[in-house]
Amino acid sequence: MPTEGISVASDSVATDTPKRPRRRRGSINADDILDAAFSLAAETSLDSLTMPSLAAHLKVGVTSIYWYFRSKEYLLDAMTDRALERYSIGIPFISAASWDRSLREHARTMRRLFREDPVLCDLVIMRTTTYGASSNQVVMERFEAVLTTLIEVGFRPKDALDIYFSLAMHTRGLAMLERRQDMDREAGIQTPEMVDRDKLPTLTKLMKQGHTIGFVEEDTFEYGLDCFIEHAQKTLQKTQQAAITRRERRKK
Amino acid sequence: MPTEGISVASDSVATDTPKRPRRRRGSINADDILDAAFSLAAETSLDSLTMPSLAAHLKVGVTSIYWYFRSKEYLLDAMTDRALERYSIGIPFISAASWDRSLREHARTMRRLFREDPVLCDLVIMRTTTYGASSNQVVMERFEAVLTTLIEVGFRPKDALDIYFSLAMHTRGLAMLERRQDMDREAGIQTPEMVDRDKLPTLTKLMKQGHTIGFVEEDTFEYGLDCFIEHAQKTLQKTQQAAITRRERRKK
DNA sequence: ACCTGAACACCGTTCAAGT
DNA sequence: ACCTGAACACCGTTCAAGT
Repeated sequence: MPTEGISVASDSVATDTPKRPRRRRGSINADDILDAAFSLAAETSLDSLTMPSLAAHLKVGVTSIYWYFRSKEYLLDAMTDRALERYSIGIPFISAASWDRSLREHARTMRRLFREDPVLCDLVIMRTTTYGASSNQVVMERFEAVLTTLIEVGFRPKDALDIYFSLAMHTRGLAMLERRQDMDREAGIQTPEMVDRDKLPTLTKLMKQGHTIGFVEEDTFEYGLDCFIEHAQKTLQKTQQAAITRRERRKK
Repeated sequence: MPTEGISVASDSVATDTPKRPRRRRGSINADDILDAAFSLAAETSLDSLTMPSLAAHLKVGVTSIYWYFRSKEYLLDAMTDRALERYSIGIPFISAASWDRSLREHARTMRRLFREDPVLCDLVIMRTTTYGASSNQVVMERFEAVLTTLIEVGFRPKDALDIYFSLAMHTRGLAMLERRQDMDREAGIQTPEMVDRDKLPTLTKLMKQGHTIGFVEEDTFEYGLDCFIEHAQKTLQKTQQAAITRRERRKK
């Protein structure tokens, strides 16, 4: 009496589909699923992460995932949350002593982390609306720390908010653009030819000089940083000057 | 001999599906399809524009669309092209006399057009990589005109590129964020509560003062414009000063 | 409590026709 | 030359079971 015969319908005939055995209870959990989702997305891309492919990667029935995440959206939310947290931790704090230099370094690190990890990029940039409106405690605490330092340096709260928001958006916007470019390049799409070069003398000339029209150049990121940081420095000077004037007027 | 009986299988029984009659040849064309696609997307959203829904809107068989656009991607490309062209035309040129003021107005119009038209926003921001790398002649000519004017004003070509690129990205990045916020709001998602307010004293205080942490405020856009335009003004001064110095040195 | 396959609605696309 | 339905592969999700 062969006990192997218990299984449902895999009879004597050559089973072309190897018929994965049923997993025992507790053999998967939410964290395993997230791990698998990240590793699979890293292998291919976030776009090609589907519930069936994830299930196959995990060697689980597709529907099993639904016991841990009620929909794909919830799964992606959980992935975003994890990605956002690890990303935040990797970004340095601001020092009050040299706020401008360290704010620059802060932004550069943000940029580097995005560029290094396409999945992070897709999750954070394509899915989250804003930098600060996260329900993630770690992200908020980092944000809080930066703002507090800037205010401590002497910025008015509103200015600190504007500065940080602009910087973050510049970084994210650029990362998004570069991510798209990479994707296009992978897909084999090349720069479209200009239809009528005769009408575009300036652009044609610039391209001959080696400029990649419409594409992100290496120093574009730093250019934006310059704009924001220099403006911030000027704002700080004004604010401090105003404070001094106010104090002196009170003396009299 | 009833000639009506020719049709395939719509017999005597109450046809619950009204069985749209076959369209005659030449009754649709690429432009009609694009019109319908835009009107349908405007009614709902670009995301919910599917080939079946578009066909129904046009009262055509789904596969008929494929005679004019070989895939949905090609259809979206055509839509993007049209949207981009109309959008470009709506944006004012730069005047050399008051380049800073008109560059500001230029960016403000870009922003307004995006905000007014969610479909344009989704097509242009979510689908195109960069501002200048378009194969669209009109878009390129506008870009050319702005650059030419800035160079005429006295900017070095590279500076003109950086300025315009930064400005465009700021505008697009903000438009994207605001678009997402609107979508979230429509979907009934509210600002997530901060998990542990005790650890976020600065943020809590700012929120009490009416700041919407992490969300775009009305003047954020103008703040970025200030940064970029002021930086540009300074750059121009330096460039012109350098040119004067060079000329005077040559005199001696 | 956890895992599963069958089944459903829906989408993009192909193909072999009809007119 | 243009329009069409049947059919396919694939996806996200539900449900009624299995263990």
